[in-house]
Amino acid sequence: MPYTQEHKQETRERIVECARQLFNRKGFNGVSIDEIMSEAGLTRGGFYNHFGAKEDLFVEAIIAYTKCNPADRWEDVELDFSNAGAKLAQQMINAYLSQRHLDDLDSHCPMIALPSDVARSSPKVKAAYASLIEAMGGIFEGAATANQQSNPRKHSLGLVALCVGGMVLARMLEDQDFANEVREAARDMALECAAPQ
Amino acid sequence: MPYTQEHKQETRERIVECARQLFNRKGFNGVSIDEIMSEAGLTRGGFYNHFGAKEDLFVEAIIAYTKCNPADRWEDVELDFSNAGAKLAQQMINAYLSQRHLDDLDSHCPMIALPSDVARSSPKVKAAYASLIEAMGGIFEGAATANQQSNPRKHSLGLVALCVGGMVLARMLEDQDFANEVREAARDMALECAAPQ
DNA sequence: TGTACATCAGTGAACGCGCGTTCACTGATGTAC
DNA sequence: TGTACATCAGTGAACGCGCGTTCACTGATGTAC
Repeated sequence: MPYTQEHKQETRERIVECARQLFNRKGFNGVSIDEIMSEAGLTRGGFYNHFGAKEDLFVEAIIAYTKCNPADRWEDVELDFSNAGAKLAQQMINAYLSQRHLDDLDSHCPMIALPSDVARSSPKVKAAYASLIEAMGGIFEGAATANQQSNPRKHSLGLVALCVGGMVLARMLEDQDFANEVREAARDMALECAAPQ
Repeated sequence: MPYTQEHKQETRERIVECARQLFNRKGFNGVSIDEIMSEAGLTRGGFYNHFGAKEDLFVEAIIAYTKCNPADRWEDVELDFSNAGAKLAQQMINAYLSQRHLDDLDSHCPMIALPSDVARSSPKVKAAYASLIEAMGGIFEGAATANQQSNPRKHSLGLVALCVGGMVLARMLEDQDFANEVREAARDMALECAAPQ
């Protein structure tokens, strides 16, 4: 057996990681397989040793994002999971709707980067996104429960919508001042909604 | 002068209208010029009598949406513009975050249909979107002012983010029940935020 | 009123490019002896 | 330890298709006489 299993696995992971960043930055159609493979230090042809089709890689790239711990995503924001109450929700909101997160084109949440790509994609891709929503909602839901919200799940999904919506709009805007205004408006409304009753 | 000015103008408008619907449904890359022209009862080649490039048409299509009266968009919802207070905001929220609006793939708000297409598009396209946000925010702002919100503009932009976010997420989801759950969560949170103090 | 003409909206074939995918081949590496 | 071999990750040329764009041409229509 030439080349170890690990070797192949590492290469595959490198491709997925490059793809994740490039898709995030440029969208599904905006990136070619050539580009992804070059970025990973490989050539076009080898792609199909690892994946069946471009869309398979798209699914993997989103799943790769889903898998990493939320705390890894916004490094300098200390999410305190020991605190299941309003504090955690606030930290999450501040991190998600931060300037830093907005500017991090390579690694910001794919719900911000790829909303319409996903809306028109395969069920597999959509399923990966659904679990992203669930994951983010889960964090808010824990906080809302501790907070004695009357309907924690509903409340948490509303917050997810507000966070994602604020960032999606901000990314659309050319005018940075307007973008930040929208981002901060969404952030402050979310903080208000998440505040203890 | 063969063919009247009106003739050309009508043809042009027909192309824009077909394009608006098709882009909304399938995204910028998902629609070919061929497809748009066929839909308008014409052939490929004539396109460049009317537009310089595909992206020019994209801009026009978004502007076409911007121009039409909000009341036209959600026909059976009676937006009452004589009432500048909380009632109007509530009507708007109920209409925007309605099942009907979500299902109207041809004509629902392009902020829902095309978020990432626009985020990676030209400044002209982005400018058209910015005015959509301003327009929608303006309606909420009037309501918030009448409502004596402390910061009407900020409050209104938060509501826009929540409305758009709820619909963007709902459109991503395969599972209709989950989609509706998210849509309703966003709607109810928006209604609560927009309620008189 | 009728006819010749000029204009230009519309046609459809063709071009060229990018890109997803395929495929025959290469060569680095682990294994067997 | 050294050598022949087998495997398969990786290479890069080629294919085929779709699509944006161009262009020479057509023919419907308004105008001039």
